[in-house]
Amino acid sequence: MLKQKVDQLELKAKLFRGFGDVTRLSILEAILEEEKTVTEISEELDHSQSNISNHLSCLSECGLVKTRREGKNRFYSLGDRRVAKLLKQSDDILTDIAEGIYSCVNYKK
Amino acid sequence: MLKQKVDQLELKAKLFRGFGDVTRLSILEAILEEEKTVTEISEELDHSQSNISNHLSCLSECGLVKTRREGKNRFYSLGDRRVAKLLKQSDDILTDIAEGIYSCVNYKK
DNA sequence: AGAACATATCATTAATTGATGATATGTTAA
DNA sequence: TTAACATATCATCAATTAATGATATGTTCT
Repeated sequence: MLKQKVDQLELKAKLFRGFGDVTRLSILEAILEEEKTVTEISEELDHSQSNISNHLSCLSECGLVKTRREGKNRFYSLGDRRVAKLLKQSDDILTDIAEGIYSCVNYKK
Repeated sequence: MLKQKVDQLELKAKLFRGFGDVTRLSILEAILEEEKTVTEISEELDHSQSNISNHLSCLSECGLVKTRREGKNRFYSLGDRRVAKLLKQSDDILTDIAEGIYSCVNYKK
């Protein structure tokens, strides 16, 4: 395979791994409608501040969320409306193949 | 969060992790147009037979690919046209946010 | 039945990733 | 400037995942 092609695939894999974690998906859902601060998100999801912050910086670096500072706070929101769209479409697929995924043994959770 | 909601998110995370690996993405691309055998795929991608077979059984369990037997061979193809669609859409997103993902440090590859 | 081929499975190891707690940085208000 | 708050970063540890080699299963052909 061409190196360029491999690079492209690695990018794509990274993109999907951004979505491939329950905590990150929860974060994305939490800010789907409205921007929120780190503290709000970590309280809502009941995870530690540092955990959420780490995931957010991951999502942020990858362009999946954007942030804006206001006073002491940092508000996070979706970086691109297509992120929401992609999430939505995965729902549709899930509806049909949920059973299979549920029983998929290759990933614990 | 509701337990049901969490389950839903775990399914979704699993789905995305199915796509979140270069080898699996390569496999999906390799069979995007036409069904192929395990041997064909492993030669094309230059990975061991067992590695490809393992990934295929993962993809298969999750309903992302389907298989049909013909003699000694097993032909694999995409399990759902929406899988292709999802891959296609990730391309569009990537076009815009590739820079960010490229420099994203949270995943090695 | 036995040989050759195609694929699947399994155990082990190596690499990657997520969570946590401690600490650092930056901001506001007294 | 100091205290209080909000967020980020870092090191460490635990858990998860991918790759490999060896072996097992299943199929075809002679």
